[in-house]
Amino acid sequence: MPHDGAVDVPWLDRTQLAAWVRVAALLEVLPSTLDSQLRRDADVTLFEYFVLAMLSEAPGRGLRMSDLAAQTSATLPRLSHVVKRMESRGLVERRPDPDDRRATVAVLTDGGMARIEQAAPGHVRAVRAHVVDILTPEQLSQLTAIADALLRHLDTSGGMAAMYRRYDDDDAADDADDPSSGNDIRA
Amino acid sequence: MPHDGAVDVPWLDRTQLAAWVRVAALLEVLPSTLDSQLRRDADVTLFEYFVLAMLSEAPGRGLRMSDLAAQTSATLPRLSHVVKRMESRGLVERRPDPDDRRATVAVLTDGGMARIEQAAPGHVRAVRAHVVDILTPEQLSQLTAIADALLRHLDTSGGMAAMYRRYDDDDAADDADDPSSGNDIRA
DNA sequence: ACCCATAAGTTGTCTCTACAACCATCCATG
DNA sequence: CATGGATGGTTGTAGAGACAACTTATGGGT
Repeated sequence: MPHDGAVDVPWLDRTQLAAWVRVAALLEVLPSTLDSQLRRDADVTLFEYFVLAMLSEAPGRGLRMSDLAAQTSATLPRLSHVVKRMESRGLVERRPDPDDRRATVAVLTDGGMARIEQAAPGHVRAVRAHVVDILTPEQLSQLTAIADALLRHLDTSGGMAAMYRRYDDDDAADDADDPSSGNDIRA
Repeated sequence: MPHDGAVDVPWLDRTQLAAWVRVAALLEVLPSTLDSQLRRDADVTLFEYFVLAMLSEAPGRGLRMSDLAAQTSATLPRLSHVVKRMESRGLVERRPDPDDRRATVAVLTDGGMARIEQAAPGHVRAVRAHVVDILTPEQLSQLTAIADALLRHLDTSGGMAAMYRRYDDDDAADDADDPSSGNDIRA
């Protein structure tokens, strides 16, 4: 534990506990549900799907590893391993960045593009079936606000904020502490 | 699906996409955040914490594997592996169920009890810091309702439905949105 | 009493993730 | 124009999850 000793711990009350228990269960169940759907239908994991999705929308179908990591909420080591596997399956290519020889650019191949186009309908259907269509429009917008608040707080280091913020309706989002100036907000 | 027998391309509109992208990011970030906090502080994963929590509140500090699996939203194979590892670390014990010789009862050891008591304060602090205290009370109750709706749907449509069929002493097969459900984390 | 379908767990294997150590490059400064 | 610190990525390894195959036990039907 970080610090302090026998200080009174702020326990959760019933209401808070009810919320947390459900959220925790959801964190456990939802990813694996979507994961296995994608795996069966298109032989990609949910995370790989996001990698494909981000690349498919990037200019030139390519992104530097660190930008891609930020947009997919992943650590760089994890992304590196994943991209390597995806490369061996012909979904992406890695090439050195001419501008910065430390950097690597991951580029979507035609096969990768075909794969996400094949995977998308089923995935969207699953997201609808398990999430979007279950909630009322009002609940959906509540959920957006809630997730947004949580993410903003978790993102002390910033960076991945750009990923979801570009999917905003009209710009309802302006975060002053966004240091990701090197990122792309074009779209 | 809901209405409009459109089997074609049920794409998400901007609002829905905004919600889903945030939820997906949250699904990626929150578990690993809480996981690594628990690991550093008490050398248990989030999932193991839940196992300990469920057992610590069970009568006799023990539960059958399938009941434990249901309460932790896990599959039986996964739970079996986890419990085996936890047993090797002295946190739980496994003993055959005298009533049903197919069944195994996982029982919390004194060491396991000590471990969760050691882990709880830091974990609760983390849950507060990253989730509960970030949201308004109103948002928290909205979140409860939302998660509840999603879980109810996932449970009945998911593959683990079979595993929930068996509730012996506690027929809460349908505990709906009752916030005072018997599901407690140690808190 | 005997089958056979089903339930409860376990195990094996392969994939994926986390963490830390590591190498290479860039760049600001003297 | 060397050099120390930061930045961008990769890799090794060990731990954790997914899935399928398997074992043992239960229970209902005939």
